[in-house]
Amino acid sequence: MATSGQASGGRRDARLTEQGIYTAALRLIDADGVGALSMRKLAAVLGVNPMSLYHHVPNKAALLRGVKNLIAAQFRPRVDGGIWQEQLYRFARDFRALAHQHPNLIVHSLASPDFIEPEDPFWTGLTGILTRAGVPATEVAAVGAVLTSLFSGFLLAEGNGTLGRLAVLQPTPTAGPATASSADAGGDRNFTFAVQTLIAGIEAHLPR
Amino acid sequence: MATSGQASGGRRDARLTEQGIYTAALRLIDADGVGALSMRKLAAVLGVNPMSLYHHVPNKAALLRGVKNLIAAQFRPRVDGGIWQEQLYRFARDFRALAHQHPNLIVHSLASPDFIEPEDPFWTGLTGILTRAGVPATEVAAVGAVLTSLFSGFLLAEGNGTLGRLAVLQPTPTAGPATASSADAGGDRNFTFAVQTLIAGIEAHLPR
DNA sequence: ACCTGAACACCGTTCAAGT
DNA sequence: ACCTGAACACCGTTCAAGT
Repeated sequence: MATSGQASGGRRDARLTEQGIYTAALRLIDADGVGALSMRKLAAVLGVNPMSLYHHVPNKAALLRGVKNLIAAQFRPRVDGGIWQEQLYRFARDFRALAHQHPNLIVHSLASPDFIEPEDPFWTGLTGILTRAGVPATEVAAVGAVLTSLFSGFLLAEGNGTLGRLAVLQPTPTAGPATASSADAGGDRNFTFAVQTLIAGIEAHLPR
Repeated sequence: MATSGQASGGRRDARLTEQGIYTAALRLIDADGVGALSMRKLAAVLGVNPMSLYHHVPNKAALLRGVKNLIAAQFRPRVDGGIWQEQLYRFARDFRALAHQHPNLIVHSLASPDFIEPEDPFWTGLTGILTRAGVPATEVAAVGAVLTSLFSGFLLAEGNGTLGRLAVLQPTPTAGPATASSADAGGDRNFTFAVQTLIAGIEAHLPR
């Protein structure tokens, strides 16, 4: 029951709704990727004329933004408890879990501008942790922006497979890549190393 | 038919060349972005029938890959001189300079799989630096993969404007974003902080 | 060997018209 | 107010035919 959006006058199924359009689009994206989403296919899934969508969504870009906001609103980071390093680790883990739930959408969103908005719980949660860590107020935004960009790169590379592909390369080209049996463990190790790197960067940047 | 000269710079002459197709495509991408590139527009620029392109390039995906390889081959990292921290900083700076030369192409490539290939000078250069830094041979690939993903995220966010937008947010919402006069200095500061973070992560990961 | 025209199966979106 | 059909201006790609 996360979203407290509007819920005003929710008709029954028959009527076309902005929310209904977004959730149907999300289902298509989860199944086949953002590239396979089209206004016409979405209309077909909803059993409606393609042009009917334009009475609820101005265009395809707005549609994608709406779907993104639908799941961005689900992110409720827990930023309390423990020292700030633990808070940041938990924060990163929560966000990564969200990315794993909808990898197609997240990979697309991370690669495009305007994914993070200043009002998002993501940004307010992150800047809060940085402030409690002791980052000077004048530098919280810059530090948060850099950390966001770095971590987005990790999630993006993890989501599109680049990370897994490169991480198993053997130093000597004679041997092939390692077996995929330890892929999950390796992925978690990569994640831990990535977050430790970000934490080390913050620590090195704190005023002494 | 006179020309037997095969200097592959098929400009507007007559003969269509794979290289000529790639460079023309790169020009279009630099001007208007990857999204504005189409086989038909590219053919129009080359003064040729759209279908003629398919005799030299199998499809659009291969076209984009060819353009990417065209500029990936230009990256010749200088990995010698100084301690490994200096080598890594120089390496990152060189790669960032390449990204600034063709931002539209790089932003698109960073977001898609297969941008980094194991034979690329990028990967061999990076793994070489990590090895000299003392990263155990069994972990060079994983560490290099994570660092690549993190740094890609930085370049991506820098290229699509997300980084600059978030970095200037003020802690108190009352004040607007800072003036853009110091944008370049801020960008360089962000870059320095990003690379320092990566270095700190490596240092923390080195065997004691 | 290289190039081309016509055609197919798609797109997003506008607009005037229906109810 | 909401929905629709027809139409416009595009796509990538196949195929048979030209030279």
